[in-house]
Amino acid sequence: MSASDSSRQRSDKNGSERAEHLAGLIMALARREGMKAGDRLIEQRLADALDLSRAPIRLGLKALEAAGLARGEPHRGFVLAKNPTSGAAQPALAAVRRSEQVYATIAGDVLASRLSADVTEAELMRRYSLSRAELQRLLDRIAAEGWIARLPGYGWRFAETVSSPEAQAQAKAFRAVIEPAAIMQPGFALPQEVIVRLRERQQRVFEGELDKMTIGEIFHSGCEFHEEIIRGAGNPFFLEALKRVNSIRRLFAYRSFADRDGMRRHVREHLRLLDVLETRRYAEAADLMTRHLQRPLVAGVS
Amino acid sequence: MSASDSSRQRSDKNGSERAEHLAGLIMALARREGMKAGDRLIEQRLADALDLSRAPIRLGLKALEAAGLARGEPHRGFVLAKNPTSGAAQPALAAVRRSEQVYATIAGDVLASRLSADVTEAELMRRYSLSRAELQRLLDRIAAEGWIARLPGYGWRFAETVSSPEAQAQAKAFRAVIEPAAIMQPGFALPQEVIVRLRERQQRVFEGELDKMTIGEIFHSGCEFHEEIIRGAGNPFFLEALKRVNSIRRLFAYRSFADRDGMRRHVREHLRLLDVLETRRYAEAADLMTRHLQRPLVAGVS
DNA sequence: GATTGTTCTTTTATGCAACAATATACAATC
DNA sequence: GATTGTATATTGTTGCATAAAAGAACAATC
Repeated sequence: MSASDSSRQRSDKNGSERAEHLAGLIMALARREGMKAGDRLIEQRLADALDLSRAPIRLGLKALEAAGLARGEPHRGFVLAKNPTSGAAQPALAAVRRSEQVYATIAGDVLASRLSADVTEAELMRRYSLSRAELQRLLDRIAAEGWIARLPGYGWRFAETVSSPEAQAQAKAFRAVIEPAAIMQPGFALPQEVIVRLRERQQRVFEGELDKMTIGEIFHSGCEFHEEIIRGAGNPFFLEALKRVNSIRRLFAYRSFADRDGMRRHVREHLRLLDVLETRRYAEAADLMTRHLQRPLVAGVS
Repeated sequence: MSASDSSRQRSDKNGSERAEHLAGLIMALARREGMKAGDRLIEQRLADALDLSRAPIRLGLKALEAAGLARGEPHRGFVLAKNPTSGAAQPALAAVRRSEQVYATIAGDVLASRLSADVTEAELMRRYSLSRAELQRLLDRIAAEGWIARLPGYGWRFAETVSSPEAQAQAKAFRAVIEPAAIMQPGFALPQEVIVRLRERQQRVFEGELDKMTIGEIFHSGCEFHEEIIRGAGNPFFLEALKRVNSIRRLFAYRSFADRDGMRRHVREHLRLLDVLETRRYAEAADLMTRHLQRPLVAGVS
């Protein structure tokens, strides 16, 4: 605990951690957009899509090149070198940010009750070897996700939402209320192109990608699906509520094991739901959604 | 904009602002607990109730004494000097915290679209004459309430939730879904003492206090009522979702005018709802709640 | 005409030291 | 035995200087 170990976070081995992170964002975007090897990576477009300016995008692109995932030539920009695949298959960008690891560790500690409900910042800094600034970012993020809150005096308190063992069932019950209800909202509508995109994506997953995906990715994909649908209600309160539930469910997801068969059935239900939505039979869709959500928990993934 | 105006926030006239704030918290607690003039104010008990330690409580008590709302004698602690009434009737504690004012100003500016959706911290610091630290606290709070979020790079973005004119109707639609559904949850139950407390409170409001309350207080009381009820579902996701909606509705509430008659009818409905809940006729209660929430907007207060 | 390369400005993060607020423990008093 | 008074330790905040990241404007290139 000497004062000398405080310049921990700078100068991580070779390349900047940030650049790799940015590279990851770009690849994730490319995958979402269904880009293929050979497609151009246009700086401004990426910047707009990621709500950043070109400067950080360039860093990311250079990191991608270093990782062999993109090729660049002077004055001609960058081009995807490989089809973007799931992160599991892209060890080149392995640099998981330190804060991510700590985040996961904390989540685990809370879930396992290795951490008391009330904690002080100093305690966390010591326990996880974080600088104050790092910790604060982390706490802000966790607070935004809703599973920790500042106490009036010193310290923070974890929400019972996370620590309680019933949380999973409660999340399910809540979703079973809001998701069908969202579909039944008067103005509900899902643009055709959204339906097409979602169907493509689910089909890809169904036809093989599933086995190559990590639990985290499978979970993420499921969340996205449901969030896109609830967005159709045009009411941000529904969407936001679902997002919050999902950000907490994600904590549990890390701990569940994948039941690939159950998952396959699950994805099939997604596809069926899309069919019904496409023909605007919303009552039927809501009903389907209700049953979809009431199915025995498939490894925590929906 | 010289460098010399930077020690703005310290040394606010006479007494510490914080102490007055604490005093306010204590009075609010006393009111919630239904304390009367002459009741003892026990430090440790207050500290526990407010999630603080005795040190800040003492500050608050001394401020209360200075304001003439409590009397203290050495080694004998403090005693309530007056029946706690609504804040409007307690000009002695008028000290509105500066951050509160700025908060309200920002809220107003966002609602009136005087502020663009994307802003940088520096911009806000200049515009509202805040130090970085002050601003950050504020942003954290607003972020926790869910109407602003960090952009990946520099700056923040206000949620469309707030700026859109339909937000009020959307909030209503969302509540109309979750509140009745919460009552219909399998394990729903409202402890008798909660019902009693809520009824007392609503009755007090109904029988006169209403006219002495500020809009903010009326709104707050309404939120508390609904939150206590949704809590009965025993599912924190319902409660949390409602709290978030309410924290955004509060922004609108500042701008609506009170329709005391409509409000009286509103409170009568609350009382009726309590009666039905008491006899555990939950289906009926849920139905009542649905209609309660669908009533033409009563000055934005429910 | 769109995109990339480069430069310059603005904005934010970080670590530190002094300071303020809160928590805790124990003695004093009722 | 409970509560208050007081001292001390712990924890968090603030402002500042410096460093880093991001944004914006414009020239160069395709």
